[in-house]
Amino acid sequence: MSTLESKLVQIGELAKSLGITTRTIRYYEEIGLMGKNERLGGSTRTYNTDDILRLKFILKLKTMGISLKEIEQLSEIFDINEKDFNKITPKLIEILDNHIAKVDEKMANLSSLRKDIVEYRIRMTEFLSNNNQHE
Amino acid sequence: MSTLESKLVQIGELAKSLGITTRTIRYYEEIGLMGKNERLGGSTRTYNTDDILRLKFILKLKTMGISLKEIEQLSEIFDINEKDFNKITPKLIEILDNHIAKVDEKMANLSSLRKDIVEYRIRMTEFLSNNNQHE
DNA sequence: ATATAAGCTTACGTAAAGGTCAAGATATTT
DNA sequence: AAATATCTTGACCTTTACGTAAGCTTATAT
Repeated sequence: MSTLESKLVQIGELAKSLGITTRTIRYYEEIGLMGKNERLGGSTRTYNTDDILRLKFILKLKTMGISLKEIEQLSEIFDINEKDFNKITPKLIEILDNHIAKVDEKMANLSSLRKDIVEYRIRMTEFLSNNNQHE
Repeated sequence: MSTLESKLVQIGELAKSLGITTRTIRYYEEIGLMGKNERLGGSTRTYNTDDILRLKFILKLKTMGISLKEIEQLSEIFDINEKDFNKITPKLIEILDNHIAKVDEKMANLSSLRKDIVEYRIRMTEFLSNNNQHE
């Protein structure tokens, strides 16, 4: 299907162009994140534009703090339903929203903690100038 | 100093009251997060209110996504300079601000990604109804 | 007296995401 | 032909934050 005209790249070139190592790419294949692709002469991995898009997508999700396991869930849907993006995007958006919520929570905690710290410092300073008991 | 009137608790009770395991507490001691404390009869660990405050503090930082290693940096300052909270809070606030910045970045990435996804979906839908080339 | 509970240390196991090294096959350059 | 560069698989190493089991001591309950 896309085997005819799409230019194929090998693992080293691909890795370099994406700023990752070949090990990473092989690892993703190992855990089923990158579907089995064509091998040049039966041994050398080659990647077409679809493969590359998929890898870029994985990397992008990764930078968002989404774990490889979560990405795998999406990949499953990719594999089962390669052509129906209307089915994959809702799941994707669900995962993303989930993550956004988590991050929101962390943010809230962080800023609340920052407040605490400032108060803490004030109390401690007072405590030190007073000398003694707490709690 | 605080050995006289502060009520001492043992590791099991403390763990239960904080919803963690004894292993966790021993581990924190192992990596130097909880300074060596008093042992009842030379063997059984006992914790006073200071120790408990410290542990709670560690746990709070942890829920913020701050690694034990980072917390350790704070502990070092705690140990070196137990009494000067004016020295520790700046470092603490620095670490916190650092984290807040990271989280802010993730948030920005996430919402930007969410946008991308929506656009992606639109493009994919168009692509599918058109049938063919991309890139 | 004996069972149960809690504590102790030592030490190996685990998951995640690769890093690193070994040993071979191929391919290209000199 | 020999050296250099890439590719392959396989397998062990690393870090983080504990879990878990083994084997032993001490304290309380029956």
